[in-house]
Amino acid sequence: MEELDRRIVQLLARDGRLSYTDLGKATGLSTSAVHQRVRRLEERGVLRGYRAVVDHEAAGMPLTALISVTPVDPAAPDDIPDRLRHLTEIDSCFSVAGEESYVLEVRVGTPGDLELLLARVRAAANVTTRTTVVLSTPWEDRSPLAAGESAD
Amino acid sequence: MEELDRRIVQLLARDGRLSYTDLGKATGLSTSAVHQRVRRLEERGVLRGYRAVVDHEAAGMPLTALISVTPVDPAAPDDIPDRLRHLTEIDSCFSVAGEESYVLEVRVGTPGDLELLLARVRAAANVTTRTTVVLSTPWEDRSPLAAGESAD
DNA sequence: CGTGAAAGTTAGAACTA
DNA sequence: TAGTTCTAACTTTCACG
Repeated sequence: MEELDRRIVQLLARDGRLSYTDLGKATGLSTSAVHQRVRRLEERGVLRGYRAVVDHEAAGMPLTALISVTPVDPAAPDDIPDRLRHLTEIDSCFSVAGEESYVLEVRVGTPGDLELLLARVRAAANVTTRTTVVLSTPWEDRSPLAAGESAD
Repeated sequence: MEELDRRIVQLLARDGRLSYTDLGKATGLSTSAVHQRVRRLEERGVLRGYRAVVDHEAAGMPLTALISVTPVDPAAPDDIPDRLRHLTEIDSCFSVAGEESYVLEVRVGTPGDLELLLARVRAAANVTTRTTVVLSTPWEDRSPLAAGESAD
């Protein structure tokens, strides 16, 4: 990926609503040159979409937790993600190397909701859980491509 | 938060580039009524911004890991997030309840980059680390407000 | 990659319930 | 306070050089 593309991706990661006009000014390209590059980045799958960043507290989901998940029956076929996908409180699902099989990042309203969610996770996927409650989030979802130098 | 606002937030969380015209069609409001509500949601901090979703693999940062962090000196004042903020590979930083003090979600290019990053984390914050490598990500960053109904 | 024009979108003023 | 319509300015999109 070129330097210019990297810069465009970085700018859009920080502000997904930047107009092509502004992106052009920031990169020194014309509006349609930027437009073309953005379309190519979208087609290539580098830019996978655009999202509003929601404040979970303001939106009534103030409690975040990380749930580590271990299958009860290690011999059973592992379709755990499929069994959990309908639980909309699960923000992210990571398959991990380590003692446990998966780590879930979940968002709920109250401790009571968390308790209910844990029960549903265990029932849906036949797993045991180990839960780490998040007390505060100094920061989150920072631009992943933040640097253009140290990656490779 | 009202039902209409919830719907708007949900739609924008899924597609942050929806036009007010389309949001209006989806909610049954006029363009400028939606516009007004979105501005209010932005002012109230419910909508904190807009981001492009970057494919980390395509962007050259294919390795994700979760790093649990414990201070070496529990008596020292805890300014760990401040000491780590400059490390751009750290996507999110959670302060957690449990054996460890923080969990970091990081994104790097190679195992070698991860090794380097761990050294920098330990040096910058005077901490020990326990690292869990992410093997795959069945899904990530799903709309947090996903339901307006089934949460409780 | 740039230009320019048509179609579509945003922002805000004036007005209404 | 929350909504509508109207309109000017801006943005996106696309054919062409």
